[in-house]
Amino acid sequence: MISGQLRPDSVKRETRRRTVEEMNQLIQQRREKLKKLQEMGVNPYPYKFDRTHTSKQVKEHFEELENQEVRVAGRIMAHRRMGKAAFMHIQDMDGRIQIYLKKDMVGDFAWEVYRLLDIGDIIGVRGKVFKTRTGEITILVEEFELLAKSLRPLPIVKEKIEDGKRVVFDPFQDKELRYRQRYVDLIVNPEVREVFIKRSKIMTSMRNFLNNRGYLEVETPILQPIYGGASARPFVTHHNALDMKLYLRIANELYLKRLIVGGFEGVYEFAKDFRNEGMDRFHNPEFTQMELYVAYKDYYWMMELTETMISSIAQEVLGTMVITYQGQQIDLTPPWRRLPLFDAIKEFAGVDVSDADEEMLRKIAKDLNVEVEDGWGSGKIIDEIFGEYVEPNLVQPTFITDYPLEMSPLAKKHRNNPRLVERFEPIIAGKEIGNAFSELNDPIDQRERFEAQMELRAKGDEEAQVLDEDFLRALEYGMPPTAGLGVGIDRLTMLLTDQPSIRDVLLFPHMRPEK
RNA sequence: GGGCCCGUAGCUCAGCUGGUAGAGCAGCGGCCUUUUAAGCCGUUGGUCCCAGGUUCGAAUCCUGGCGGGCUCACCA
Repeated sequence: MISGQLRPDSVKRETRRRTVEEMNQLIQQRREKLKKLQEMGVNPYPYKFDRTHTSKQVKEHFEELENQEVRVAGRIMAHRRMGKAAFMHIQDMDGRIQIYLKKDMVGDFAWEVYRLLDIGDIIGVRGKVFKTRTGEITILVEEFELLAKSLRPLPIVKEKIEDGKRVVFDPFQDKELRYRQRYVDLIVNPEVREVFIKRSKIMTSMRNFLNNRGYLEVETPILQPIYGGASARPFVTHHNALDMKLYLRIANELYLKRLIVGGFEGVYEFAKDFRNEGMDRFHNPEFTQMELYVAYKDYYWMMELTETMISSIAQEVLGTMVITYQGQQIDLTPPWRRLPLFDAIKEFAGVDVSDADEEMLRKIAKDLNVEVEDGWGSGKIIDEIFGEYVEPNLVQPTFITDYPLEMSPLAKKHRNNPRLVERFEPIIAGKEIGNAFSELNDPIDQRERFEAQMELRAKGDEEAQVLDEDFLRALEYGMPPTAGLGVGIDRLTMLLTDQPSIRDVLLFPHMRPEK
């Protein structure tokens, strides 16, 4: 027999947690009610309920539905008992509707069942639609059915409507609880639900935009033997059957470009990517990117597509191209400003770095009070100056273009300047929301770039990219000129829903394990 | 990882110049058949995040941990 000492801590903790919870009075009471209901012959978890309308439909079609019978289902969110009658609000996906229950209407047995209901229970009701004396559209219940007994108390939120606006009292706002128990957050905070409905609409809108242009949605590996397509550290896992190391993708770029080699002329993927790095307001270990590759196009063309796509998504989802993000008004109407990186630094930092070598750059950085590390190359230093002086100032949508070569091993050299690449990042509200280039399709150049990255890696840069021999082989077969784009879906959603943190646009943001 | 702040009832919070816990809402019991943050009367409920320490005595002070928020650094 396994001794107590060998039991995993998690099991012990779980046992203890349950014991503590079972002592919780509120849960105990609900379990008692559940038992009573079962003893009365009520199935607290029946199989289905046929509803005729949602709460919203009843309210919107009141004229036709007045005195008509409807069947509506939802979660009890408010309860006011008045002797032998009661008002409740039940909530469904569309909102809330009031129901009115009278003992003499439903009968003694149903009234006993009603007395065992709690806020949080899910019920279905049948009854006629009417308006109360105070003018609220309400269902006079003739019959109701318990659809799911709730055993845990909700963080109850009281609210009233004042001047047409919803005023909430003591809202459920503990961020940790809200993120850990998003289901509760969603029940109790309707504005949270709105954010995620918008997120879905944003993605649908983008997908339609791309499909309408004839691009093919594809799926590429998440488990990759060689990770590539971005500069970042990966999560590592192990495949047992093949006894090999696998990485969770940090990007899908190299796979999508293989598909361009294969003859698809426009491919895209909404990709969950994984990066083994710190977390903050703008970063979650797993995040979503839409990557798009289109053959025979360059980055100028991609800029137009980007501004058209983002602005039309805003128009479609929000009904306007002028948005407010954290108090700043932002106009997404195309065309967006195009600003080469060096010009931007000249404009905001007042220095010309276009001809500076690494040594000069270090001096410039020092003069600008930008901290740089010893191992950094000139591209990295420029990026740092940019991040410090320029980026926060770019509130209105701006394409920053033409990055230093060594920062972008997968981008094609600039047609007018071999030290630069044809790359742009759309920046809105001081944050990058994407990244794009004229894709490098010269296999020999690409090999050299990979080799340069491998040298950086050898020098200790853990984020330097890894040489992918199969990708090179693909390029050697020939890839047409191609424009590529990646858009951070989470950040775009933050922007379009005016949320300050990435965690507010992820249903289940990454958290440390509970206790 | 650094800095600042926070962790008390199911929820929102008070108590924190040390004397072992309180409010509102929710819950429970009672009155109330068009109320709506319903109301009125009564009432239950707490390993005060955890572990050490100081002290006659710790929710309160100290140390360490755990969890969270904001922020800086790195990145999308």
